[in-house]
Amino acid sequence: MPELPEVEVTLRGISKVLTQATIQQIIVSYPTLREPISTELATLKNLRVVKLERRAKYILIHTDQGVILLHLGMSGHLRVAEQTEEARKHDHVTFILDNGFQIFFNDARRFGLCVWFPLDQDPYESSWLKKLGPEPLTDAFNGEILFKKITTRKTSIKVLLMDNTIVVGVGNIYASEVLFAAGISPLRSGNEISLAECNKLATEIKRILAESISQGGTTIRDFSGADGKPGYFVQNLSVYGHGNEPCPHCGSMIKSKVIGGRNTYFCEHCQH
DNA sequence: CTGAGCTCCTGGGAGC
DNA sequence: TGCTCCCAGGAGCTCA
Repeated sequence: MPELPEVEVTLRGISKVLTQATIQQIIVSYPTLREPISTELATLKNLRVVKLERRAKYILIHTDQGVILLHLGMSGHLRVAEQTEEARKHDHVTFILDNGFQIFFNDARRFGLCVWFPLDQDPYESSWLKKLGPEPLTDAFNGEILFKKITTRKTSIKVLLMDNTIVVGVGNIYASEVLFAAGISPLRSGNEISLAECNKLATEIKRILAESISQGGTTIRDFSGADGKPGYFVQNLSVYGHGNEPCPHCGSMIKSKVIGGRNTYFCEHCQH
């Protein structure tokens, strides 16, 4: 499932067909994801796409009539196809474009989101976007900001990195990878992390997310970009999914442990 | 407010 | 080949 790089790759994929396009019609095939799919979507006609945007792991399609807010959840993906192609299992929403293409929103586990905001409603004021922390790849995020937000917290640093009120876009895979790259144990609590270590963490978050985007994201199980191609960053994962294999730095065995309810991978020798 | 744990849902892979 | 069990990239909710 997508973390920030996978969402960014998806956005770039759909922008190839959506920029300058008009969405003629939207077919809603399954009414309920995490929230019900906005039923108004099925009644709309000829939405001219004005701007495409990513905020955290959300995709916003701005049109002349309002905004479509998408979230891919754990298993969602968007697929660009010719209009002759039939919908597949779990294609819950279909966007029919005026240029011969269509986009399927497929989400087997239905943890995703597809919500309509007419022009008089601001999606940024919605509960989904309002409380989000800074974007990691912008100047709005740095080590000092991270330090301020976590220095009073007793929660483990791994869980804090995944808290999207602190910084958005870091999910379970990249939390393990970032901590490994920074040499910091996922078990330490926020109030034990120094400013210098926060600077290191912020640097590694930016570096790893940007590298992953450039390689098409990480495909573990079922992620693929809008063109159906998998991401190749999985080859660059140092620890995630490599439990009981040798650490790429020191050769000692990589540990896995459930932290914050999810499996976490780290090297006890390299991370302190 | 904080932290810990549970929950939504389906499918793929491992193990028998 | 087929069954059962466990696990999965998110994030909101409840409870102490």
